[in-house]
Amino acid sequence: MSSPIPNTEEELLAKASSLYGKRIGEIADALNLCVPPNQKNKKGFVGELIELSLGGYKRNKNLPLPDFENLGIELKTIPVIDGRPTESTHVCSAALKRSAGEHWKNSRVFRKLEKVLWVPIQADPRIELSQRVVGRSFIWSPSTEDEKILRSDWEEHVELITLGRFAELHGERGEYLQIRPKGRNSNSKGLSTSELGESAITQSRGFYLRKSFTAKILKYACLL
Amino acid sequence: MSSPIPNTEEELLAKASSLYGKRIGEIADALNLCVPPNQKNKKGFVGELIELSLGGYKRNKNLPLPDFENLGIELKTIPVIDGRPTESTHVCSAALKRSAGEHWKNSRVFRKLEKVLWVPIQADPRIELSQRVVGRSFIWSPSTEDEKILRSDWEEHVELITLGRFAELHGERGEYLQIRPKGRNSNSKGLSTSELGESAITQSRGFYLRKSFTAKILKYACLL
DNA sequence: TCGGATCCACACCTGGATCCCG
DNA sequence: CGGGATCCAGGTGTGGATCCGA
Repeated sequence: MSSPIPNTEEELLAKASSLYGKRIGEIADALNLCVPPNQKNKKGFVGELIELSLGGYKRNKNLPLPDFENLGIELKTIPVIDGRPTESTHVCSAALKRSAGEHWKNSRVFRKLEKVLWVPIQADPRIELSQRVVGRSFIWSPSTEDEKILRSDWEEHVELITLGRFAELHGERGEYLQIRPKGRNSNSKGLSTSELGESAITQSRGFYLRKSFTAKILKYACLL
Repeated sequence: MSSPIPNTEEELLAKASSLYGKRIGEIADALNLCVPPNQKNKKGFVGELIELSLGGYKRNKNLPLPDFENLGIELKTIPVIDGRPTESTHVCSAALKRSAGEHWKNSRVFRKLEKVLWVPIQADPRIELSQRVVGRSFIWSPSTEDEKILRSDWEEHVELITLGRFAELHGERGEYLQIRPKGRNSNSKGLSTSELGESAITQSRGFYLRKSFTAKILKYACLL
């Protein structure tokens, strides 16, 4: 049904590269999957398709571990038109229950972004989903300067969470990394705790990379 | 579909008392619910039926709050034959992820048992479920001595959890309060952490009141 | 008998993302 | 355009308990 787990970074990248130019429909056929007519009710379809195709078995679903744990690599598909991302990129959910003493280096955000396999996917809405093609994949890690800004953004968000100032958590904060609502819908609430240990019911949220940042990543990759 | 939320303890008790002598089938009819032929695949049916019937909307489902939060009262149905319970009584799940500094007075066990509305249910297996009748409900709180023993049992269990000695958590410990497996099945595992922050995968467990203890509660109530 | 095993419901949480209105 | 809203899958956790084999 799906491919074996790649054992090395080179193997994973080679597999991803072999998808270059292939259509979503072809890749789905090979796995005996049907392509939905559109992504409205199957928003995660392409991401899961590519992960299956590369041998990611979803073994680490719901765990704060990279998709390819043995390699320490996270897979991200990214919708692209003319070399530019059309959407921001979800990183992970934001834990509003504060566990004291979280640091950048062991945060979920850092662990997800430490090493990423980016797989660009054609996103032109005029093209039927099954006919869209896969672009050139590449492995990326944040530069020292990228990491500095990501960390600074992260710390700004986390501070607000720690202080229980949830109302100030909105999408306008953060240069590269923003925080936005995330959940089943706007009624999707979760239990949160402030620094004082008070409990509250708060809208669930997630961390996202801004398009402006992922655009930089894609552009740099093209120059390689 | 279901009754309004009772506003006072008296109102709640009066409602529960009005169920005295009624059959499960009658109560279910009034809520347009069907009674399953047996409880094997609907083990929680009676408990949920009575809760609905008393105006507990399940608002606090999955939260560590009493069923009737406004009154601080937890509802427990208890299967009875000849005035004696036929089963032990589930209290709450046992958190195997240790949060340091948990105390008896703010433990889930204490908060669940601080004040309980007991609703006895006829449990004779020779009588069809829909024909079984509701007994005399009563509100109970642990006596000083009860609480002393419950607390001592609780502390014994919690100490083992804190020390990560999960293998020693078995059903024979505890005079009134025992700890037993609880979950989908014996493969139902969860992440646990010891005091030292070690992680482990452990069988999920729950706290239960022994039959011998609930028998005492029922007997005392009959003398009132 | 009773300690271990099991059964259902359902909200929550995380991971996969894209949709859509002002 | 971008921040807020939404959609699916599926594991986990809690609450409601009773079943069952040695």
